[in-house]
Amino acid sequence: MTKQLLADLEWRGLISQTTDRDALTKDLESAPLTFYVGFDPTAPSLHIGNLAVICTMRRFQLAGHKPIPLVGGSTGLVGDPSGRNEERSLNDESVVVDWVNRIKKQLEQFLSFEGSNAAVMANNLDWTAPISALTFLRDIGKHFSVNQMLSKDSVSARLEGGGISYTEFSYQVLQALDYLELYKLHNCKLQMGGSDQWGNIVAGLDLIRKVESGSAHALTIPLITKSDGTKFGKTAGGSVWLDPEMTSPYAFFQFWIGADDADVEKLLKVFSFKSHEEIETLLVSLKENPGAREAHRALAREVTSLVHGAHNAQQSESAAKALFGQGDLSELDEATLQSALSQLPRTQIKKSDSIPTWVDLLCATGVVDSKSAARRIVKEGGAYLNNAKIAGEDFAPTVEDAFYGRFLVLRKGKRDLAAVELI
RNA sequence: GGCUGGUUGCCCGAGCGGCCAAUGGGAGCGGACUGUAAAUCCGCCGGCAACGCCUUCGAAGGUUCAAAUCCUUCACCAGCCA
Repeated sequence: MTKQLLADLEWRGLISQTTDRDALTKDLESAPLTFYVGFDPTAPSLHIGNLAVICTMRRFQLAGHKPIPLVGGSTGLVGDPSGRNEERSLNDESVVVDWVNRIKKQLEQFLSFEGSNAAVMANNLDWTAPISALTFLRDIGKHFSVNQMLSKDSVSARLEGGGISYTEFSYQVLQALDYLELYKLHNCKLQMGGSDQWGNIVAGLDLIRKVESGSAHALTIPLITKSDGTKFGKTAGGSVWLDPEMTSPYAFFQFWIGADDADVEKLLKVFSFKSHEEIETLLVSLKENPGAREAHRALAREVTSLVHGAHNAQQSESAAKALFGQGDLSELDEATLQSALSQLPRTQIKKSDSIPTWVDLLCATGVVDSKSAARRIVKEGGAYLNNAKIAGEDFAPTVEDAFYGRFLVLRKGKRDLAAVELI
């Protein structure tokens, strides 16, 4: 397995750039290699944009190498200019600390912290915070040429655009310092990241060469793109987060189920840990019997399990199966219905109160932003109660409509479901 | 510091005193087709107690029967000059 690691990545389309490929291959094949990937806390949760590189880390660990997931406790305070045409607004320190902890926890579930190649969690604040400004300028800054720093894509793009603050300009130095520290501390010899990180990673290699006369590697993976050119990982509701509070396992599962056919091959290769043969089989099915959606299902099942656990994946899948299409909700037993509905956006109303109109109910579940929007749905013929189209704006369900006297299933359009529970 | 141009709905971008909740495009949403896909076509796309009412066109004031449109001040952005 170790031997074919890079070949496997290549097959999966996961290699964008590397430093000396032969040297890297040799190091990977001769012994377990310690490598690191950094994640800056720019939000309270990682999102599926981060998942590709997380999966790649996992592949390396499965192949016997030792991962260091690094959370950017310090770099998160500064802000990476890469890929941005505007200065970031600085986040409050306490907020960043909170985010660091959350992200640490998320990263932990993807890697093994046991065994000979146990992962080691790192936080760059540990070595950055103690450095004084003067030490930083004399010991670290001295190794950087401003000319070179200016030529980095992330910086030059900003010079032509809205400009860049000294703070963000310094980002690459901090990241370079991280690589140097991990090189010294853990003999870390490979840094991976998204393709936009190439410049920052290379800055680290230079620093290692200058300070330690050492050599290390860089590997970047391509940005995941969609075939239609829109951004991967965004839905109407915004980003698809890994935190189940921010994106429910059900919504997460649905995200993969709803993937464009044209993207499924790429997604399977990037996110699935199945063998090449299994993936090929799924792709054949996709081509020959697209309506069955086997590849979509396998993808959704696997990635949801990876992120939210097998149980939640199972729940999401049966919820989808129960609620979608084939349709007679009344055939579901109470327990199945209840667990399916628990995955959906929902609202509760008291049995003693009279039941509001469909419009008000939908609004209460948060599926639409305003009553006008809900009314519009009704007018356009996209409003359903228990899978049956409803008549007019004034329509209000009755207690008799509720399954087992407690559940109403609202649907907006083809696939946007919500639940109402009478309590 | 001086001059000039700009700031419009989720984004881009028209409008330059009434016919403006504001043209057009994108995104998004609903419908038809299909497979919880794509493409295509049709429709919608500020809010509400809804044939009416309310709140929007950087901010605050002002002129007017009437302002996104005119005037004043302020803030920010861009270009030119110093």
